[in-house]
Amino acid sequence: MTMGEHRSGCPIATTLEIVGDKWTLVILRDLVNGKRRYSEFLSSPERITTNILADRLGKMEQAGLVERRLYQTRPRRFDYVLTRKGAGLHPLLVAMCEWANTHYPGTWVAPESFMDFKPAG
Amino acid sequence: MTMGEHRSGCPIATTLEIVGDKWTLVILRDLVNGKRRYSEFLSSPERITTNILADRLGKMEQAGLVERRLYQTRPRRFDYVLTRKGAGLHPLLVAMCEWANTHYPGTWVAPESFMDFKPAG
DNA sequence: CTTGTGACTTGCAATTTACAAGTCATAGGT
DNA sequence: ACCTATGACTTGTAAATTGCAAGTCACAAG
Repeated sequence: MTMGEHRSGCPIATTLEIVGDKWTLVILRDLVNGKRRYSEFLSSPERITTNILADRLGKMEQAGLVERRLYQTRPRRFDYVLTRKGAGLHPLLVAMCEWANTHYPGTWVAPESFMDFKPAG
Repeated sequence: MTMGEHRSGCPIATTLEIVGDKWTLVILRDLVNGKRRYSEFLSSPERITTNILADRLGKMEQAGLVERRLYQTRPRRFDYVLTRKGAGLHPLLVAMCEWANTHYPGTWVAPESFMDFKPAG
Protein backbone atom coordinates (compact mmCIF):
# COMPACT_ATOMS: atom_id res chain seq x y z
CA MET A 1 0.00 0.00 0.00
CA THR A 2 1.59 3.22 -1.14
CA MET A 3 0.79 6.82 -0.60
CA GLY A 4 -1.11 7.01 -3.84
CA GLU A 5 -3.72 4.55 -2.63
CA HIS A 6 -4.93 6.51 0.39
CA ARG A 7 -7.91 8.77 0.39
CA SER A 8 -5.68 11.47 1.88
CA GLY A 9 -2.31 11.89 3.55
CA CYS A 10 -3.93 12.36 6.91
CA PRO A 11 -2.58 9.79 9.39
CA ILE A 12 -5.97 9.38 11.01
CA ALA A 13 -7.69 8.70 7.71
CA THR A 14 -4.85 6.36 6.75
CA THR A 15 -5.20 4.39 9.99
CA LEU A 16 -8.96 4.21 9.56
CA GLU A 17 -8.54 2.64 6.14
CA ILE A 18 -7.01 -0.34 7.94
CA VAL A 19 -8.82 -0.48 11.27
CA GLY A 20 -11.89 1.70 10.68
CA ASP A 21 -14.54 -0.96 11.14
CA LYS A 22 -16.30 -2.62 14.05
CA TRP A 23 -14.21 -5.78 14.14
CA THR A 24 -10.52 -5.33 13.38
CA LEU A 25 -9.58 -3.82 16.72
CA VAL A 26 -11.68 -6.40 18.55
CA ILE A 27 -9.52 -9.06 16.95
CA LEU A 28 -6.42 -7.06 17.82
CA ARG A 29 -7.60 -7.02 21.45
CA ASP A 30 -7.85 -10.76 21.40
CA LEU A 31 -4.36 -11.07 19.92
CA VAL A 32 -2.98 -8.82 22.67
CA ASN A 33 -4.79 -11.07 25.16
CA GLY A 34 -2.96 -14.07 23.74
CA LYS A 35 -5.55 -15.60 21.44
CA ARG A 36 -4.02 -17.16 18.36
CA ARG A 37 -6.46 -19.47 16.66
CA TYR A 38 -9.54 -19.03 14.56
CA SER A 39 -11.72 -20.88 17.06
CA GLU A 40 -10.44 -18.72 19.91
CA PHE A 41 -11.47 -15.51 18.15
CA LEU A 42 -14.86 -17.01 17.43
CA SER A 43 -15.41 -17.59 21.14
CA SER A 44 -15.14 -13.92 22.10
CA PRO A 45 -18.24 -12.36 23.68
CA GLU A 46 -18.99 -10.12 20.71
CA ARG A 47 -19.65 -13.24 18.61
CA ILE A 48 -17.95 -12.35 15.34
CA THR A 49 -19.14 -14.38 12.39
CA THR A 50 -16.89 -16.74 10.49
CA ASN A 51 -16.89 -14.88 7.21
CA ILE A 52 -16.09 -11.55 8.85
CA LEU A 53 -13.34 -13.13 10.93
CA ALA A 54 -11.75 -14.76 7.91
CA ASP A 55 -12.07 -11.56 5.94
CA ARG A 56 -10.52 -9.41 8.65
CA LEU A 57 -7.66 -11.77 9.45
CA GLY A 58 -6.80 -11.84 5.76
CA LYS A 59 -6.84 -8.07 5.58
CA MET A 60 -4.78 -7.74 8.76
CA GLU A 61 -2.21 -10.13 7.31
CA GLN A 62 -2.11 -8.15 4.08
CA ALA A 63 -1.65 -4.91 5.98
CA GLY A 64 1.18 -6.48 7.96
CA LEU A 65 -0.53 -6.42 11.34
CA VAL A 66 -0.35 -10.21 11.81
CA GLU A 67 1.58 -13.17 10.51
CA ARG A 68 0.20 -16.64 9.94
CA ARG A 69 2.20 -19.43 11.54
CA LEU A 70 1.78 -23.12 10.70
CA TYR A 71 0.96 -24.99 13.89
CA GLN A 72 -0.05 -28.33 12.37
CA THR A 73 0.54 -30.00 9.05
CA ARG A 74 -2.21 -32.58 8.66
CA PRO A 75 -4.41 -30.85 7.98
CA ARG A 76 -2.45 -27.64 7.55
CA ARG A 77 -3.52 -25.24 10.27
CA PHE A 78 -2.32 -21.77 11.04
CA ASP A 79 -2.50 -19.47 13.96
CA TYR A 80 -2.02 -15.73 13.98
CA VAL A 81 0.64 -13.67 15.70
CA LEU A 82 0.91 -9.91 16.06
CA THR A 83 3.72 -8.24 14.17
CA ARG A 84 5.57 -5.25 15.52
CA LYS A 85 3.44 -3.10 13.28
CA GLY A 86 0.27 -4.66 14.62
CA ALA A 87 1.46 -4.37 18.19
CA GLY A 88 2.06 -0.68 17.54
CA LEU A 89 -1.71 -0.26 17.62
CA HIS A 90 -1.81 -1.15 21.32
CA PRO A 91 -1.86 2.52 22.44
CA LEU A 92 -5.11 2.90 20.50
CA LEU A 93 -6.62 0.08 22.51
CA VAL A 94 -5.41 1.67 25.76
CA ALA A 95 -6.92 5.04 24.82
CA MET A 96 -10.18 3.35 24.00
CA CYS A 97 -10.27 1.45 27.30
CA GLU A 98 -9.68 4.65 29.23
CA TRP A 99 -12.28 6.58 27.31
CA ALA A 100 -14.96 3.94 27.70
CA ASN A 101 -14.18 3.36 31.38
CA THR A 102 -14.58 7.09 31.93
CA HIS A 103 -17.79 7.59 30.01
CA TYR A 104 -19.50 4.23 30.22
CA PRO A 105 -19.76 3.07 33.81
CA GLY A 106 -19.98 -0.67 33.93
CA THR A 107 -17.54 -1.36 31.15
CA TRP A 108 -14.88 -3.78 32.24
CA VAL A 109 -11.59 -2.53 33.54
CA ALA A 110 -8.75 -4.03 31.53
CA PRO A 111 -6.16 -5.94 33.58
CA GLU A 112 -2.72 -4.41 33.97
CA SER A 113 -1.32 -7.18 31.82
CA PHE A 114 -3.36 -5.77 28.97
CA MET A 115 -2.57 -2.11 29.55
CA ASP A 116 1.11 -2.82 30.06
CA PHE A 117 1.40 -5.13 27.04
CA LYS A 118 4.81 -5.23 25.44
CA PRO A 119 5.31 -7.08 22.16
CA ALA A 120 7.55 -10.12 22.42
CA GLY A 121 10.75 -9.85 20.35
CA MET B 1 -27.29 3.92 26.14
CA THR B 2 -27.05 1.47 29.00
CA MET B 3 -24.97 -1.60 29.62
CA GLY B 4 -27.64 -3.89 28.32
CA GLU B 5 -27.36 -2.45 24.83
CA HIS B 6 -23.71 -3.25 24.21
CA ARG B 7 -22.48 -6.35 22.51
CA SER B 8 -20.19 -6.91 25.48
CA GLY B 9 -18.80 -5.10 28.51
CA CYS B 10 -15.43 -4.74 26.85
CA PRO B 11 -14.43 -1.06 26.70
CA ILE B 12 -12.86 -1.52 23.28
CA ALA B 13 -15.95 -3.12 21.83
CA THR B 14 -18.06 -0.44 23.49
CA THR B 15 -15.99 2.35 21.98
CA LEU B 16 -16.10 0.70 18.56
CA GLU B 17 -19.88 0.66 18.65
CA ILE B 18 -19.71 4.44 18.57
CA VAL B 19 -16.64 5.22 16.49
CA GLY B 20 -15.96 1.93 14.70
CA ASP B 21 -16.51 3.08 11.15
CA LYS B 22 -14.48 4.86 8.52
CA TRP B 23 -15.90 8.33 9.04
CA THR B 24 -16.71 9.22 12.63
CA LEU B 25 -13.13 9.82 13.71
CA VAL B 26 -12.44 11.76 10.52
CA ILE B 27 -15.20 14.13 11.56
CA LEU B 28 -13.82 14.22 15.09
CA ARG B 29 -10.44 15.20 13.63
CA ASP B 30 -12.08 18.08 11.82
CA LEU B 31 -13.81 19.20 15.01
CA VAL B 32 -10.49 19.17 16.86
CA ASN B 33 -9.09 21.22 14.00
CA GLY B 34 -11.80 23.81 14.53
CA LYS B 35 -14.29 22.96 11.82
CA ARG B 36 -17.86 23.59 12.91
CA ARG B 37 -20.18 23.64 9.94
CA TYR B 38 -21.61 21.11 7.62
CA SER B 39 -19.97 22.71 4.58
CA GLU B 40 -16.61 22.72 6.31
CA PHE B 41 -16.72 18.99 6.95
CA LEU B 42 -17.74 18.41 3.34
CA SER B 43 -14.59 20.20 2.17
CA SER B 44 -12.18 17.78 3.85
CA PRO B 45 -9.83 15.88 1.53
CA GLU B 46 -11.48 12.52 2.15
CA ARG B 47 -14.67 13.83 0.49
CA ILE B 48 -17.34 12.47 2.78
CA THR B 49 -20.79 12.36 1.20
CA THR B 50 -23.69 14.40 2.48
CA ASN B 51 -25.83 11.53 3.66
CA ILE B 52 -23.00 9.89 5.58
CA LEU B 53 -22.02 13.23 7.13
CA ALA B 54 -25.59 13.96 8.23
CA ASP B 55 -25.95 10.42 9.53
CA ARG B 56 -22.72 10.51 11.50
CA LEU B 57 -23.24 13.96 12.98
CA GLY B 58 -26.66 12.82 14.15
CA LYS B 59 -25.19 9.71 15.74
CA MET B 60 -22.37 11.65 17.34
CA GLU B 61 -24.90 14.05 18.82
CA GLN B 62 -26.95 11.16 20.14
CA ALA B 63 -23.88 9.57 21.69
CA GLY B 64 -23.02 12.87 23.34
CA LEU B 65 -19.81 13.51 21.40
CA VAL B 66 -21.04 16.80 19.91
CA GLU B 67 -23.65 19.45 20.56
CA ARG B 68 -25.56 21.36 17.91
CA ARG B 69 -25.52 25.13 18.33
CA LEU B 70 -27.85 27.53 16.50
CA TYR B 71 -25.75 30.06 14.65
CA GLN B 72 -28.46 31.63 12.49
CA THR B 73 -32.23 31.77 12.65
CA ARG B 74 -33.41 32.48 9.16
CA PRO B 75 -33.08 29.91 7.97
CA ARG B 76 -32.26 28.00 11.17
CA ARG B 77 -28.69 26.80 10.91
CA PHE B 78 -26.59 24.84 13.36
CA ASP B 79 -22.95 24.21 13.83
CA TYR B 80 -21.36 21.43 15.84
CA VAL B 81 -19.15 21.65 18.87
CA LEU B 82 -17.22 18.94 20.66
CA THR B 83 -18.42 18.01 24.13
CA ARG B 84 -16.07 16.99 26.88
CA LYS B 85 -16.97 13.42 26.16
CA GLY B 86 -16.16 13.84 22.49
CA ALA B 87 -12.93 15.64 23.27
CA GLY B 88 -11.99 12.70 25.47
CA LEU B 89 -11.33 10.76 22.27
CA HIS B 90 -8.44 13.05 21.38
CA PRO B 91 -5.80 10.67 22.82
CA LEU B 92 -7.10 8.04 20.41
CA LEU B 93 -6.52 10.41 17.49
CA VAL B 94 -3.03 11.16 18.75
CA ALA B 95 -2.20 7.47 18.99
CA MET B 96 -3.45 6.99 15.45
CA CYS B 97 -1.32 9.83 14.12
CA GLU B 98 1.76 8.38 15.79
CA TRP B 99 1.09 4.89 14.50
CA ALA B 100 0.52 6.00 10.92
CA ASN B 101 3.50 8.37 10.92
CA THR B 102 5.65 5.45 12.10
CA HIS B 103 4.41 2.86 9.66
CA TYR B 104 3.32 4.88 6.65
CA PRO B 105 6.06 7.20 5.51
CA GLY B 106 4.58 10.14 3.70
CA THR B 107 1.58 10.57 5.93
CA TRP B 108 1.27 14.11 7.16
CA VAL B 109 2.68 15.09 10.49
CA ALA B 110 -0.02 16.64 12.62
CA PRO B 111 0.71 20.16 13.84
CA GLU B 112 1.46 20.70 17.51
CA SER B 113 -1.82 22.54 17.83
CA PHE B 114 -3.56 19.29 17.00
CA MET B 115 -1.48 17.03 19.21
CA ASP B 116 -1.63 19.45 22.12
CA PHE B 117 -5.39 20.07 21.78
CA LYS B 118 -7.15 20.97 24.99
CA PRO B 119 -10.92 21.21 25.05
CA ALA B 120 -12.22 24.70 25.74
CA GLY B 121 -14.14 24.92 29.03
C1' DC C 1 -17.06 -46.98 6.82
C1' DT C 2 -19.00 -43.03 10.13
C1' DT C 3 -18.40 -39.22 13.16
C1' DG C 4 -16.02 -35.32 14.87
C1' DT C 5 -12.93 -31.27 14.64
C1' DG C 6 -11.17 -26.94 13.07
C1' DA C 7 -10.79 -23.68 9.46
C1' DC C 8 -12.59 -21.73 6.54
C1' DT C 9 -16.25 -20.86 2.21
C1' DT C 10 -20.75 -20.09 0.27
C1' DG C 11 -25.60 -18.47 -0.35
C1' DC C 12 -28.56 -15.00 0.63
C1' DA C 13 -31.23 -11.44 3.09
C1' DA C 14 -30.62 -7.19 5.44
C1' DT C 15 -28.06 -3.17 6.15
C1' DT C 16 -24.87 0.36 5.00
C1' DT C 17 -22.20 3.17 1.87
C1' DA C 18 -21.27 5.93 -2.25
C1' DC C 19 -22.96 8.70 -5.92
C1' DA C 20 -25.89 11.98 -7.66
C1' DA C 21 -29.75 14.60 -7.69
C1' DG C 22 -33.34 16.85 -5.22
C1' DT C 23 -35.69 19.79 -1.64
C1' DC C 24 -36.29 23.47 1.54
C1' DA C 25 -35.95 27.93 3.74
C1' DT C 26 -34.25 31.55 3.24
C1' DA C 27 -31.50 36.08 1.17
C1' DG C 28 -30.29 39.05 -2.53
C1' DG C 29 -30.87 41.13 -6.94
C1' DT C 30 -33.60 42.60 -10.94
C1' DA D 1 -43.27 39.39 -8.88
C1' DC D 2 -39.37 36.38 -10.65
C1' DC D 3 -34.80 34.18 -10.72
C1' DT D 4 -30.47 32.80 -8.73
C1' DA D 5 -27.60 31.54 -5.03
C1' DT D 6 -26.51 29.51 -0.53
C1' DG D 7 -26.25 26.10 3.04
C1' DA D 8 -28.13 22.12 5.15
C1' DC D 9 -29.76 18.57 4.67
C1' DT D 10 -32.98 14.45 2.28
C1' DT D 11 -34.00 11.07 -1.22
C1' DG D 12 -33.37 7.44 -4.79
C1' DT D 13 -30.62 3.85 -6.19
C1' DA D 14 -26.70 0.86 -7.30
C1' DA D 15 -22.88 -1.22 -5.12
C1' DA D 16 -20.66 -2.98 -1.19
C1' DT D 17 -20.62 -4.95 3.30
C1' DT D 18 -22.45 -7.41 7.23
C1' DG D 19 -24.93 -11.01 9.65
C1' DC D 20 -27.03 -15.55 9.67
C1' DA D 21 -26.89 -20.16 8.62
C1' DA D 22 -25.40 -23.88 6.24
C1' DG D 23 -21.87 -26.15 3.71
C1' DT D 24 -17.19 -27.98 2.43
C1' DC D 25 -12.70 -29.80 3.09
C1' DA D 26 -8.80 -32.26 5.02
C1' DC D 27 -7.84 -34.63 8.07
C1' DA D 28 -8.01 -37.91 12.77
C1' DA D 29 -10.19 -41.35 15.53
C1' DG D 30 -12.99 -45.24 16.25
